[in-house]
Amino acid sequence: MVISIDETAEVPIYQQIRNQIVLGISDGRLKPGEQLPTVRALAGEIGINSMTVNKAYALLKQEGYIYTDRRNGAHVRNEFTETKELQEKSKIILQQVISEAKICGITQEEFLALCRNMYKG
Amino acid sequence: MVISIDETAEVPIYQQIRNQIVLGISDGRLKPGEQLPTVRALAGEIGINSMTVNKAYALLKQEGYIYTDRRNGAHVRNEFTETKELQEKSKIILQQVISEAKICGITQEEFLALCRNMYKG
Amino acid sequence: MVISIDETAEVPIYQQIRNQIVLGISDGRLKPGEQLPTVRALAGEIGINSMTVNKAYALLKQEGYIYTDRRNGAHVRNEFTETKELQEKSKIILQQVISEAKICGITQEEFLALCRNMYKG
Amino acid sequence: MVISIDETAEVPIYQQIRNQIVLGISDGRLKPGEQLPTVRALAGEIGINSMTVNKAYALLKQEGYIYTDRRNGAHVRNEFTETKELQEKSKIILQQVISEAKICGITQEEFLALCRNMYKG
DNA sequence: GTGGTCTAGACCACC
DNA sequence: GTGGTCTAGACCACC
Repeated sequence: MVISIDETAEVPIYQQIRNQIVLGISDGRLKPGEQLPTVRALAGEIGINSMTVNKAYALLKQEGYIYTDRRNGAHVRNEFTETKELQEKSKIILQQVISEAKICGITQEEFLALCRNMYKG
Repeated sequence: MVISIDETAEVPIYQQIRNQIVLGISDGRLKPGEQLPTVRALAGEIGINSMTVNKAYALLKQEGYIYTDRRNGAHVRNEFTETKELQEKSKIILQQVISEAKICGITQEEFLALCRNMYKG
Repeated sequence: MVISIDETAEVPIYQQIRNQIVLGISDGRLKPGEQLPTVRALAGEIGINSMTVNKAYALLKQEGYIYTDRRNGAHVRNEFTETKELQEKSKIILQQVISEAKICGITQEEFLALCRNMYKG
Repeated sequence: MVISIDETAEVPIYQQIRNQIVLGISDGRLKPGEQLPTVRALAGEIGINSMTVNKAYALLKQEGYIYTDRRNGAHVRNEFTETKELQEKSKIILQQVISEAKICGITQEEFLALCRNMYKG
């Protein structure tokens, strides 16, 4: 899976890496148990410092998306605990996006269609 | 409309102000054309630096939610151009929320139900 | 509150800092809402790199013991959510300590007395 | 006694082996004088490098839980010197667990009840 | 070879 | 002035 960084974005690089890996897991480009590139390999590939990749992996690990060990590197988790509940933070973000959608004239049905589209991807 | 700030949140204060005003516009607590408090008044009310409020208003203006003129202060826009299109940034955020929803076992229908709920609010 | 680091210990420095601050909170040397030293100040005082203190604070923040913001520095949380439940990790550690206690001939009552003593402190 | 390793845990494998053997001794699954599997046998059974098992055994020997001789392999100690005193390291760990318990609202009596329960096991 | 820790030093966003 | 991010580079524990 290719990870591309937007150097100009306000989102920190380690967060961008985290986000893209979560996306990869959710859409199946990253399989359960699959090995991620090593910290150094990914850092080299993207052209950034390995501490930054380290931080991204530490975050993903803490959130339960991956596990790491010193023998075998980083791997996508095999089974995800189905909390069936969005994090509070994510709910607030979603409400915020919806408020913007409403203001720019997107109807509920149009918004749901957009979500359906994204759910497939 | 009361603006409440969470000092402990990671979201910058100017962003919190911006978010709450957008929410207020979308749910009708702020009417088209309605005058917003002056920068100084709002800063005093919240108990923060007025530069921070200034930054929030500048952002809202740049995003087209409000307009300002030197005599009459800041007002909610009268008519919103129905772009019918989310900002690129918001689409990315939405995709991110959806990816997390999928991973934690929320089905498409459950997610849509959540959105419908938020659309009403 | 004085933080003292054991350079020879196997426990990472950032973890030692975290541990001592949690101890300080639990025994009342650090009051709710109290300001912690700034990252740079603590780093200078201990004689270590500020990134290490940063990491300790980030961990404490993530665990909910403190909050940080760029205006006012780091503060002890005002109210702790009373989960009334040890983390799974801590339970395993406790079971391990108890197994060692049993082997070296410490009776249940002696162990409980030790715990009572530590609870007061 | 079956030794099970959690590859995803942060605790090093040699430490996990050491911990489980100490647990086994304390709850009687491993009898005084009982022979432990050979390094090679255990390594093969678990599916790890025998250097790792070696390290675990060396640690257990150094802590006085087992003894080894070249002909007969590793054995659980016959009689444990009742030091009646926890290792300094374990005391610190216990104090740490207690501090976390206090912060999350567990009362002294609740904590003692938990310990009593673990002492039986 | 792997991730984890730490340093010395820089720059940035927020306020 | 504050914490947060990032770099370049080193060394360490684990396996």
